[in-house]
Amino acid sequence: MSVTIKDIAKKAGVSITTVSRIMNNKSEGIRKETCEKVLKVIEELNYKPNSIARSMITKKTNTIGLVIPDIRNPFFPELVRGVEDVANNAQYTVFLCNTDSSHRKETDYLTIMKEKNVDGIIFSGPQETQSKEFYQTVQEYEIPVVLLDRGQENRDFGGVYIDNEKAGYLATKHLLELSHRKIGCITGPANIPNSNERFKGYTKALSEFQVPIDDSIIITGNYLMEGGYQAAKTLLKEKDVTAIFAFNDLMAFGVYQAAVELGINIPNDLSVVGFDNLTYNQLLIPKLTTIEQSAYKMGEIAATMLFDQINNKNISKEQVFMEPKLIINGSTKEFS
Amino acid sequence: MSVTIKDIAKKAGVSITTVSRIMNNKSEGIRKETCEKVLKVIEELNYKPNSIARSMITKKTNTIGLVIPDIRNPFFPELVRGVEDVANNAQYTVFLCNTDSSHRKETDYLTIMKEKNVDGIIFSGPQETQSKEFYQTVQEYEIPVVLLDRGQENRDFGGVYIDNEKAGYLATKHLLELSHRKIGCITGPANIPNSNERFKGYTKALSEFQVPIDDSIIITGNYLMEGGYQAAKTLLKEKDVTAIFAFNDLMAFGVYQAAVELGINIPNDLSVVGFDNLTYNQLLIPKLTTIEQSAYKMGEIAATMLFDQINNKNISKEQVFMEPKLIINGSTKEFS
DNA sequence: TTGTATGCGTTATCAT
DNA sequence: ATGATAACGCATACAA
Repeated sequence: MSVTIKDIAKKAGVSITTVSRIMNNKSEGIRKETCEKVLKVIEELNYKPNSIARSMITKKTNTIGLVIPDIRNPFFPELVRGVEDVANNAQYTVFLCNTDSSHRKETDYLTIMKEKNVDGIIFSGPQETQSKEFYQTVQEYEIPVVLLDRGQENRDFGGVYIDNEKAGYLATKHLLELSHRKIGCITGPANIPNSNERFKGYTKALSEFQVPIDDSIIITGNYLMEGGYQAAKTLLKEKDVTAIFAFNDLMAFGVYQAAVELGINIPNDLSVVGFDNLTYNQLLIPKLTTIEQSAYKMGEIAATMLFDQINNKNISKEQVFMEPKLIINGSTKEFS
Repeated sequence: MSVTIKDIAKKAGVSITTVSRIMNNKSEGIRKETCEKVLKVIEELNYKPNSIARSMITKKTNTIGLVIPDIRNPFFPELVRGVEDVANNAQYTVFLCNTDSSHRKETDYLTIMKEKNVDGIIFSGPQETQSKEFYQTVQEYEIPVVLLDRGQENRDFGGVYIDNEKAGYLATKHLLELSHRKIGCITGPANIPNSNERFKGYTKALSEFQVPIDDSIIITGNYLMEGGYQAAKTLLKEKDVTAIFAFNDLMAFGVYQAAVELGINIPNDLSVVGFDNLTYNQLLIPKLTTIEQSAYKMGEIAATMLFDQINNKNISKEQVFMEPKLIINGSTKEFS
């Protein structure tokens, strides 16, 4: 059996109130001797307060939920770490919840977070089609929520995103300025809003350069390496694109593999632009031209926003859009 | 204010005991009508039981702590996911704790896990030098613990590891069989047991082939890409090794970068063996010969062992050693 | 400066 | 088949 506040009180010969006060640094009106005596007993018995019992009274658990699609997607570890560092600093602990973007898992975890009385939730990923139900549930639960990276189409919650449309625009424009005109596009899964936004940027840039949009070189991807590989094979074998814009680095990595396999040289025969600027980009030869998203920073900002809501009890709907940055590396080259 | 069991009881016109019974599927001795009536109210009010209050009584939180060095190290996402999948299946939620292998953070998180009354802890990383204190604390806390990937030198706890010595042996032997004799070695940080074990395997293989151990081509690394890069620069510029065994893939990736920079061709001028078989291995040209650790599976096994301890209240000290597997790819070649 | 008593939302024990 | 009540470990209003 664990040692409780009662044990301390008894052994120190004081009331539990006194012990409680000392534990919570409310020792103002307490005699020095008493304080020392109690502290000594606490030390001796190595007493750790039961935060569960404390939560029952205070209605605070010092715990937040972090709900993401999949930690194995290399975009998320950085983001998670940014959240955790801020949380840890604020004396909070983080529940990690992987949903695989499954509606069931998202809902399940939401319920669990409610039941576990987390003080707030950072959520990355609710699908557009399921948004209404999601938002209804969250609001009913009355838990502060900050959306992260995905969910920008919903203005009912605070969130941190990058400006996906602008990012898509910058990437495409870069290729256009290098005289590419047949620019293949490997998008994210259908109906993923951030993919849609990136696609808007793609079409906007094409329009500006008066390049007609060719549906046959636009392929719906899945944000996975394998998906990029498959899409690239189609684009490179059946269509003769001179450039490919993949909506994330993982798929761009797949493009590299397809290129190697087909004996196509990057960047001489094919220019490639990715999205994320993952660390592993450094492994590629040539390095990938890509859009930088500072995932760690996004995590930090989201967590900071959440704690602001928690501490000040103000439900904020502020939406922060990070400025995307084009990182030009060796995978893009003037078309001639 | 959230809706509680009292609200349900009142609205349904029954006692809270009845509601509780129904919530916990102890509805054996309850009339069908009553049951339906209560269920309906629960549905109507969207009642979710407060698991905090429940934990106070049951002494179970259905929560485990997962303590790792850093989720950004690409070895860990797989491992974390393995743990989470098993946990989620068993109706458990996971606290993710990054320690950066810092003694202070490890201790802090241990205390926090105790305070939060987790039902068990999966711990990856306690430093050898700090083990005694760690193990004392854990045992005092009386929380089931399973060690994961790091900590194999301690037989007081159950754990899941790979057979690091054998792995080191296999990797080195492979190079020796390819006629390499000047085999540089980039280890993990000093005093990290798994690195020491791998090193044992390295020396064992060398001995078997009667190759003397040359301290000048053994460099202490840090398990990071940058560290591998620096070490490789030294090895390649000042010593003329024909092969390098890096104690993890991340450092091997650094070796690739150094080689590119120095105009050294892999595998023609230099053979490289890594350790981990990270997914990103596929991006390298040539692909890296390496040791496979199935991190996901290790996570699964560790979690399963932990739940076994939790459910059966048997403190097991079983140590599972996964069989390492040498994956031969294009980065190693016969020396001539 | 310190202590008593109440209550947080459940489950469990014992009645009825 | 159902209910009243104690208990879990703590924080807090109020008392002394």
